[in-house]
Amino acid sequence: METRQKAPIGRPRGFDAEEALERAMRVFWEQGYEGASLTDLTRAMGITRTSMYAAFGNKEELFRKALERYTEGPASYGARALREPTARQVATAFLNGSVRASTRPGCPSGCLGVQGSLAAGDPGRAARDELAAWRNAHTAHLRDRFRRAADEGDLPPGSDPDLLARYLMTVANGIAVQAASGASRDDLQRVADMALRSWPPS
Amino acid sequence: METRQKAPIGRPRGFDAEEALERAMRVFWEQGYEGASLTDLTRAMGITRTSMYAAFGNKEELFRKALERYTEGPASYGARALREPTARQVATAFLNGSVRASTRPGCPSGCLGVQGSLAAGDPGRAARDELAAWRNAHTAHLRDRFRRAADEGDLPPGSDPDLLARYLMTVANGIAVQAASGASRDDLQRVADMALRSWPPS
DNA sequence: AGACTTCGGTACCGATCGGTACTGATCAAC
DNA sequence: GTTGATCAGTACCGATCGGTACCGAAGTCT
Repeated sequence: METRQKAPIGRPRGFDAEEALERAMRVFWEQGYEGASLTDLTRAMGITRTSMYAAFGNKEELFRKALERYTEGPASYGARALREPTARQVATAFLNGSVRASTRPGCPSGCLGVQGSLAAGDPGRAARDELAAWRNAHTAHLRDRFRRAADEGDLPPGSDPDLLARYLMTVANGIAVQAASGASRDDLQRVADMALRSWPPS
Repeated sequence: METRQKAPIGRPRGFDAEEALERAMRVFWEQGYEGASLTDLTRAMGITRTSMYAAFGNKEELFRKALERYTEGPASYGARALREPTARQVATAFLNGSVRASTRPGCPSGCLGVQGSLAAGDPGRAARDELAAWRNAHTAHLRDRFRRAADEGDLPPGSDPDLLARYLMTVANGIAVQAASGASRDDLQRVADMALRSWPPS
């Protein structure tokens, strides 16, 4: 017999939660956690405060879910880059993806993981810490990938996977800040290319 | 005859404006423009709201003056680096200074010019734009310096001063974000050293 | 002294913050 | 058709936001 499809009792939701989350993500991306008020958010999402609280919990949880969506959407280049066959290709794909994601037409300039919250007062401290953890987790993923590359002989002996990962993340973070400062995609692609010139030879 | 020392009429100020501005700068540095409330600021400055408004105008002007102080204080390595004799030394001094300023013990991690405001809602938009202009001005100073270096034959023919300047600023911005993520001074110094490996040969 | 100006402090302004109680309408299960 | 849960929406909560009016006290000038 087929698995019983869960039949939620009561009136079904009248809006698309995914679409609403996408809109919220954009607002956080553009205005940061503290700069995005519930009025801004719900107006962009096209729903009332009540519906938002019922569907997403509160502002903090909404931000967390928006960040998840960001990770799987605009920032999915990160996970994709890790699957490239060589360390150099990982690095290239990561920085190129960072340039493209930070300068995507129709999206806010920069990276939600950076400008969502770098410094904050008391109420925004949880979001700030979560973003710092998010960035560090991505750095750790790169590091693990480069450790494997070193084991496989894909990096010269003596290479420091930790340094390589942090270097890439530093450049990507800088690219995000530069995009928020108004730098163009072409400018930043040249910067990424230059940054890769110091990559260890394969 | 000596110039008449201006003799301000009325009761003289009872606090040190420079000291108060220094304290305000720290708060903006740590919590960002939007995250720093007047209560936070005046408490740290040790003065009342009234005194703050009389001495500095309003929150926006206080921020602008704090940024000036930051430029001449913690960020003075930027102007200092421009006076180095060779392009390579400029680049090295700039990145090393960025690492040190972003990880100074007893100061907030990172750079006020970055985390002061990257994304903001309506009320913080002026501060955000001012910081973007601040970063771009520093990039322009580097670019002008490298143009001169190219003219002087201090850079290989075909070098792109604009790219070199943007590259340095990108790495410095990334270093600031990484410092705010908890990276140590040693880690970031290694990143800076690696970034300089792609610098054109002198 | 007397005039004048700014001091530090309190108490308050309207607006907005994140979050919630309550409402009548709406839809599914029985 | 009845029951009951969730819907979207309004109106409101206390707290805090940036900013200001007003105060008596304190200090420097003529």
